[in-house]
Amino acid sequence: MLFTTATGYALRALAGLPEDGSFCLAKDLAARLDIPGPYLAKILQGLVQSDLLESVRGPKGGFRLTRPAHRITVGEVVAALEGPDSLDGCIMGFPTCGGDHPCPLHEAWGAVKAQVATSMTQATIRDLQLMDLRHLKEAKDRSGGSRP
Amino acid sequence: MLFTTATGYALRALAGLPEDGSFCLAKDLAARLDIPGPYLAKILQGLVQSDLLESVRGPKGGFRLTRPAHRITVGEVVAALEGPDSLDGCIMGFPTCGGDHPCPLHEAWGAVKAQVATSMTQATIRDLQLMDLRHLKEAKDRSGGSRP
DNA sequence: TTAATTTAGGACTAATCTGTCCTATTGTAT
DNA sequence: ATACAATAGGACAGATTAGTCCTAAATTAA
Ligand code: SF4
Ligand code: SF4
Repeated sequence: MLFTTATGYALRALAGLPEDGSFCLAKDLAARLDIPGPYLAKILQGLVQSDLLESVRGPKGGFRLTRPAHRITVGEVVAALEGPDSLDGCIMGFPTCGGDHPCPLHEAWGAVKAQVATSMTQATIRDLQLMDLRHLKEAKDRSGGSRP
Repeated sequence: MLFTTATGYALRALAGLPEDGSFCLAKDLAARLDIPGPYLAKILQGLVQSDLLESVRGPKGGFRLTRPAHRITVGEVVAALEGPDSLDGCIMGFPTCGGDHPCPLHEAWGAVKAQVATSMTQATIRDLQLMDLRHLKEAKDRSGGSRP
């Protein structure tokens, strides 16, 4: 997979939050998305630090997006979870890439990198919302909707 | 990074082996490439299992490529280290991707995936050899060539 | 045959990632 | 005020990855 599980959880969570500005409980979100509750809570707290979410404590509290979903790019979320430089350096992990003497693969991998970066900055959470609902619906249909 | 460190080590090691069919000691290779020796040895042994390397024990032994470097693709190495399906499934880690209702990002990510796969099958160890020598030379020049 | 050298293989440790749990702190409702 | 509900935060446990170490087996050289 291209991202870590935590990043995937974050993307799913952001896509799963309501767009109407209402607050959503971490545990509800976790149950709905089938993500380990406490782990998701930690990830959401991190997203608050990254200013992608805001939270209030206590009853009626929860999390909500700080911006509309179509204004949050996948790249921002990835950067928040995996650092802003997760695509920097040699895509194959080689050390000390010399920009002056790139290997024959550098250009091809650079193109891959650029395409990933472009996709990440163009794709928004809004795009994922559509997918997420469909996926969840399918999973629900398959399982009968009850999970002990 | 797109691959694991072990995969990166494997690629570096394969690129660092001589092309003339002579055997190379694991520890020499490790020293030359600045990779932890025992760890590299394990990785090389795994590559023997995957039929990318052959080995002989004892003095005058070591490892060598089973095929010329230009006949070993990066994809083969990645498959040997990370499994043949490392690019399957949702590139963002979402579960239960329905092929019937792909999300708006599916096509873009699929293109990324395809480009990665294509690059991996077209790029060979031979391509990496050129790079590796240059990188090593640069590193050597910078450090003065002595490492205690 | 004996000794030295090197891979093979497994057990072990260290670090990171994933996930859980407990306690504070903050907010709401009574 | 009090009780309750939720996030904040840190300590903790498990799994996977990264890396080390030791012993056995194979090969060469003497
Ligand atoms: S030149 Fe080769 S080794 Fe260096 S970053 Fe580019 S692809 Fe990687
Ligand atoms: S449809 Fe969306 S969620 Fe499913 S695999 Fe494609 S990109 Fe991932």
